[in-house]
Amino acid sequence: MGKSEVKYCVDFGGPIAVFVQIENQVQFAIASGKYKTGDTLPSVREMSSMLNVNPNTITKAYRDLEVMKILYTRRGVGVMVADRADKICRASILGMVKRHLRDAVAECIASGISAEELQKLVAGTIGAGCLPYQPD
Amino acid sequence: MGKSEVKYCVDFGGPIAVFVQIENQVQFAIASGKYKTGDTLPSVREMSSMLNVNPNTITKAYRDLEVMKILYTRRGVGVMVADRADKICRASILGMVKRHLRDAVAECIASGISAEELQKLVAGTIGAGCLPYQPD
Amino acid sequence: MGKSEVKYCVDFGGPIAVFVQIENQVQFAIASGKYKTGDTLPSVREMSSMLNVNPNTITKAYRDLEVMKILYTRRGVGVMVADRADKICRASILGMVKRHLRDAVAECIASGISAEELQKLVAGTIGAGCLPYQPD
Amino acid sequence: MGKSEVKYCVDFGGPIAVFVQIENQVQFAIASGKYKTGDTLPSVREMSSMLNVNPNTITKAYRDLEVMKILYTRRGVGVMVADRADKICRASILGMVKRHLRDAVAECIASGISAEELQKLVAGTIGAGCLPYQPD
DNA sequence: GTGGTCTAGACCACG
DNA sequence: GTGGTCTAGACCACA
Repeated sequence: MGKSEVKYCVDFGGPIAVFVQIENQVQFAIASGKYKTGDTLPSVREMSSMLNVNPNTITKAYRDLEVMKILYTRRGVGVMVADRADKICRASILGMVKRHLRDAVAECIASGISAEELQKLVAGTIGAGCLPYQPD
Repeated sequence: MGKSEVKYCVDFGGPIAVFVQIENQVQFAIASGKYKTGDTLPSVREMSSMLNVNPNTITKAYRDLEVMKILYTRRGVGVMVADRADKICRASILGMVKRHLRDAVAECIASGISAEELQKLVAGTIGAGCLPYQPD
Repeated sequence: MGKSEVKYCVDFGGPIAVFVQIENQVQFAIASGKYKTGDTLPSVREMSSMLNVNPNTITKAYRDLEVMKILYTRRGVGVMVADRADKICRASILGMVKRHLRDAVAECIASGISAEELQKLVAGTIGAGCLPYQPD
Repeated sequence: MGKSEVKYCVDFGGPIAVFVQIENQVQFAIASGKYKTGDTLPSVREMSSMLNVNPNTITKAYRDLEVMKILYTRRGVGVMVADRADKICRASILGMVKRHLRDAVAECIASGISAEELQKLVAGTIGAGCLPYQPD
């Protein structure tokens, strides 16, 4: 059936660059096993028209992930998931996510939020829904 | 003694725009009571030479804060702290900081970090040193 | 008894320069007969402390009105109302006021307000309270 | 034919700041339907060279309109007309224009112009030519 | 190509 | 002295 079960979406106008959003979503998809080593990603033009995004933006995202050894390109064939990409993605995501958490906590402390308050805020947030993408 | 007890500093080359850093520091200073309603901020030129930043950059920061009703300008006189600026600043800072925390926690959850692990990460971060500025 | 029955006020933060507001109020006062030829105006420092305005600003206003032959200065005595000042003021005010009316009407027309609508707006405004100063 | 049917012009040296003139003209263009929601405005550089105005000046005008929710920016793409911008513009223009009219009428009354005289003045002004820009 | 940021320096009105 | 405006030109991230 269909080409890919992975759903992509971008938030134009948000503070996060579109190419970063795409990179993160691809990484999340690989980390969670939606793509396996050797799988083919949506072609640049496919992804481009799907998301209404400039092809150059997709190219940039794929290129970045190639540099990170997460993807590789076979000319005339497409962009595929590299060997051990899942490990790389998990590590990359974990690093990013922990860094964001650390920064956010530091901000809270600097703003005068007490440790107890902070723990409550965190606990309160855990229940809410979360989108599988976002940031650097 | 000196003109102002508030200390400003900027990180050139960092990912955060200089004018944003200044806006945040002013907001923190007001939120923490270092400036009161009616106080005059360092003049554009004064701040400019203090931080080795172009006057236009200071002007931009001051204007943004004026739009947020935190500062107001008296022509030929200077820039002063508006009424209720402290409340606005506190709300602004708190909103930003909580939003960042929420996003970071959401990312962690989406990345498969467990609630216990998360709490440990937060607790471990609280001990680290934090600079009293730099958000968004 | 007191020195002057004329009430002055300034709107800092408004779009109209303080010295212009003072000039207009003096002109209105003279045009309406509150000051007669030969009357002494509040001294610069008196006016300055009354309005919490920089003395230079008062000086500038008086100087402008002197150029317009509305006031004249007697060194060591004060600033007094010149001969025929009332006529000059009435003409000056009338000119200014008509110019403003013309501009405002032109704007309305340019904004697509119909002639009937405009006449209604004008009629509706006539009832409201008006402050005896403002402009240019 | 050309890229845009909207004609822009600026009066250097006039009392109205160039960036304000541009803001007003854009607002008039949107209010009159010359731009629709989603339309792209002339790029900063395009507008800049069209009007012989510094790019920074255009940027300032566009940013102000962005704050007013009339425009929004897509990085690397351009500046476009926001949703409901037409309503905002019409309200903004109408408010400004009515305020000016109200102030002008108030001045007239305060200057001793009678209601009949005032109506005659207004009627007499309606005939004159008006440029479709220039407020505040 | 787009806009975002920053610098350097000018001139102005205002106080 | 203050801020407001504008110019000229640079470098950057993004699409």
